[in-house]
Amino acid sequence: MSPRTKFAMAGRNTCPTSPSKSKAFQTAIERIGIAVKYERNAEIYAEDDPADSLYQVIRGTVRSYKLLDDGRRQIGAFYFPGDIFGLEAGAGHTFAAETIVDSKILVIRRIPFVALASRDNNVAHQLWTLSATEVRRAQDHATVLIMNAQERVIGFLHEMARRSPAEAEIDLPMSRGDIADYLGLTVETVSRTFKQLERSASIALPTSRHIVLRDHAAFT
Amino acid sequence: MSPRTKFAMAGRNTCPTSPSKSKAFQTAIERIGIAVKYERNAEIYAEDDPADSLYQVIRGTVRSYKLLDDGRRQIGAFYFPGDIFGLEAGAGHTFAAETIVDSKILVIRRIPFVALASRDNNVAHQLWTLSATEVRRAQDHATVLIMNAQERVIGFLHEMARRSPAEAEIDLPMSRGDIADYLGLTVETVSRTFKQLERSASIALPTSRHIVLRDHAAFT
DNA sequence: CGACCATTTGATATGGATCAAGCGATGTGG
DNA sequence: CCACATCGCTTGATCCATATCAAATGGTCG
Repeated sequence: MSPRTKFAMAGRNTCPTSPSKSKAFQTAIERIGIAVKYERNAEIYAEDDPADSLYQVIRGTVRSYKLLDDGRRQIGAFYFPGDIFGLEAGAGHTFAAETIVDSKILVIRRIPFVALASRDNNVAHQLWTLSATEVRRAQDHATVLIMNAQERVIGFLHEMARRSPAEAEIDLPMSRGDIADYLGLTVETVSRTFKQLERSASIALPTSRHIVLRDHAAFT
Repeated sequence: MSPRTKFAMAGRNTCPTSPSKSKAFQTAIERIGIAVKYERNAEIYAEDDPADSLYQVIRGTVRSYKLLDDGRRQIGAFYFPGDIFGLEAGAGHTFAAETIVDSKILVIRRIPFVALASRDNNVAHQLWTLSATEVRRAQDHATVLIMNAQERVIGFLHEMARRSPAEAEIDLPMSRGDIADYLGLTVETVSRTFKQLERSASIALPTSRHIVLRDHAAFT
C-alpha cells in the first residue's frame, strides 16, 4: 500500500452501520439538514454549547470528548458515516465534538426536527431509537472499560471491525492518543498491546493505521 | 444507630431523582402498570429475556448486570425509587435485573405503553427523555471507569449522595461486591479505599453500609 | 452458641503508568 | 530540493497502584 492510500481510505464512503434507520427518516433529515465541510481537527461544537442542532456524518470521522478537571481527555465515542450524534434531551451538549479527518457533516436544526417528530410518529420512533442506540454504545463502552488493557484493545478492534466496510481489515482514522483516551489507557500501553497482538499473530500491522485481523474467531 | 436501622433506611421512601418526569406521565404509567413485590436478590428479568415490559422502582433498590464470558459480573446501574429501567428499543434485554433488597416494582407492559406514546406526544417525549437519561447515566459511568480507584469510589459516592434523601448521609443497600462490580475494582480495593477516605477524614463510616460525607466541598 | 456471609486486613505479585529516549514520516522554510 | 523541526509512534527501564492470595474479624440468623 502506498503511503497515501491509508488516508484516502480513512475517509470511508460506505455506511455499514445503522441498519434500523428507515429510508423515509433519512430522506426527512436530508431535507431539513444542510451539509457542511470541516477540515481535520475542526471543532463542531464545544462542551456545554447549546444543543440546538444534531449531526450526521456524511464523510469522515468524528470524536466526542470531554476534558476532566485535571486536564485528562476522555473520548466518549467515534462516529462514522451514517452515524448521528449531538442529539441531547437537555439544553446543552455534554461532550464536545471534533472531526478527526476532513469530513462532511449534515447539520440538522433541532427545532424543525423535533417539530417533525411530534407530527410524524415514525420520526418520533426514530428519535427514540437513536437515543437507544446511544445507550447501547455507552454501555458497551463501559463494559470494555472494566477489563484489562488487552481486552480493551481487542474490544476496540471489534468495534472498529464491525463498522469497517471490509470485515477483517481496519483503517484507523484516529491516532494512538485518541485510542488511549477512549480506552482509559496510555499511548504507550496501546502501542505495546498492538505489538503483543501482532507477536501472537492475532493481528497484522502493515502500517500503524492499518490493521488486519487474523484468527477472526478469537475476535468474535 | 441501632443495628437494624440501616436496613430499614436502605429501603428508601422518597423519590429525589427524575425531576423531568411530568405528573401526567407518572399518572399514565401508574394506570397502565401493576405493582409487584419482589424479595431481596430476586430476578426481575434475565439477560436476553424478551423486553416486553418496563419497570419503575416504587420501593427498594435494583441492580442491572451482565455476566461476561469468563464469569465476571459487570453491574451496569443501580435503580432507586422513581427510576425507570428495562426500557429497550430492541427485542431483548441487554442486561439482567435483580432486586438488592425487598422491593416493590411497577411493571408496565410495553405494548400499551408504546401505543400510548404514539397517541400522546407528551408520552412520546417522555419516552425519549427516559432514553436520554439512560445515555447520560451510562456516559457518567464510563467517565468514572477511566479513573483510578479512589476517583471511582468518590464518583460512586457522589452518585449515591445525589440520589440520597439526606444530602451528605448515605445508606448503601448494596454490598462491597456490588460496588466493586460496578466500578471494575475488587472488593478488597473498595474496602481499602473507603478506609483511606475515612483516614483522610473525607468520610465517616459508622457502619459499613452507612456513610457520612465530611468536607462536602471535595465531593462536588 | 455456632455457622455463615460480608467485610476488613495483611503479604506478595504484577500489569500498566511514568519517565526517558529514539525513530520514521510529514511538512516547512531557506 | 534539501535541512530541519515537528509530530506520531515505538521501545526500554523503573515504579507504583491494584489484583491476588490468605486469613482474621465481625455481624446476623438459625
